[in-house]
Amino acid sequence: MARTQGSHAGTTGPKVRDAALRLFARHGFAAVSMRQIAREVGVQAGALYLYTPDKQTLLFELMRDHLEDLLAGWSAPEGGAAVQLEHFARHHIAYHLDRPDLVFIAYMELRNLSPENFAVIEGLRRDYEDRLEAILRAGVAEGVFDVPDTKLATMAVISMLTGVTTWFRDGGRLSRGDVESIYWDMVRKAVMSGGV
Amino acid sequence: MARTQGSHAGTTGPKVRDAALRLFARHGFAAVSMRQIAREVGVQAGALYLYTPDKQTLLFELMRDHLEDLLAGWSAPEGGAAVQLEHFARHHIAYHLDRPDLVFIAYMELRNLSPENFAVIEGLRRDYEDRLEAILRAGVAEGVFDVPDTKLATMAVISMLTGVTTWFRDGGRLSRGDVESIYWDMVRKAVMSGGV
DNA sequence: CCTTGAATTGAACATGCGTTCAGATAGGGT
DNA sequence: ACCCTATCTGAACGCATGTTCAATTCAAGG
Repeated sequence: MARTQGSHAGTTGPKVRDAALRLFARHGFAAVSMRQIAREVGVQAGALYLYTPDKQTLLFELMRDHLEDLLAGWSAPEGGAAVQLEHFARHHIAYHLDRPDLVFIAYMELRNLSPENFAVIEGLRRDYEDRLEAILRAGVAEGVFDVPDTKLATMAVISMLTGVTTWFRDGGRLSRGDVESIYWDMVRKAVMSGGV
Repeated sequence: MARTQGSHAGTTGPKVRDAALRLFARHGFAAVSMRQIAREVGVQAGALYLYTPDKQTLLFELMRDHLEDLLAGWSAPEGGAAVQLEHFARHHIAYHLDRPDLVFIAYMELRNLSPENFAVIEGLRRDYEDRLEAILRAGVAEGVFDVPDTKLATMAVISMLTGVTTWFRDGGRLSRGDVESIYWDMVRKAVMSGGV
């Protein structure tokens, strides 16, 4: 106890990121001070600068790592466009429900990034959207999807799926599996050919 | 010219709201100072307090008026659930595309509201969601909609429609009318019975 | 022309901000 | 047993914050 200095703890770095993530998600990047983050970690504000060059980089790295994880966590399975779309939709929901705070700040704090950092994050986001659009285009070419504009459909599907984080809470009426299935069903009907 | 004081202009009030709206949308509530708003209006910071009791109320009133407008601007037309849903979807998109800044802050700045103000805004938002859910429930009762959970479908539809503000820009490939029609088509197919 | 009072200024208040850095501390390697 | 060095403290820097208020300005009414 009371080991306040000189400790080679090695755990402070992750704790700084965790605290920053939680506080940024709860109060917003601009509303959180370095002193608040430090208090949460149990350290003085100056010590944070051993783990990040500045506050902005703390935000940027959270967002970048999140999007790189999202991209790394999904790859197109074998099969037709319909199979790929189902896989994409279910993975998107599962991933987002597992990381509500990261998803939240990645969508909310874009405007607090420097122009250079914004460009990086925007590029990663576009990569992700492009994957979905490629599936939709393939489905149109196969004749199984009927969407007049794949870019619009991409944005519509992503908005709908991401929106799940705004209302879903574990322990409610529906399980994660239920939610995945129902969302996938709506996506499927919305883009499939031969509908009502 | 150079009429700097004592003027009974009567236009400063709206200018304060306009400047606050624009700046909050661009940089976020917490990142905008009263002095920045004042500079935009062409006035000293102290003068703002003739038009708002504090910064928080400035945000709250923007959000409240926005949601009250949204609620006042739509009422269910005569007809079945399908007709009502189309009307709702088109109105939602048109309204949101007309007021991107207000929509943006109403979704992004909820966490910067005091608990009392948050409760008011949350109530208005729920009123709006309830209208859509009522349509979906009516459609299920009529047998024209097939959704396993009306609350989930409500959130999914609202997320999808609201997402249009994140990418649509006037003068692009698609007109507002195009976008309304394509979104409505996706919503229709997603909730209608007898689909693929 | 003078008075009135709404509109606005400009300075002040206490507090907090991000960031830097010299100095203190103590665990691990020798 | 000792030193090295990664780790952390605590104070300081200059500047910005939201808000208040006495003093000032000037259009309008009598």
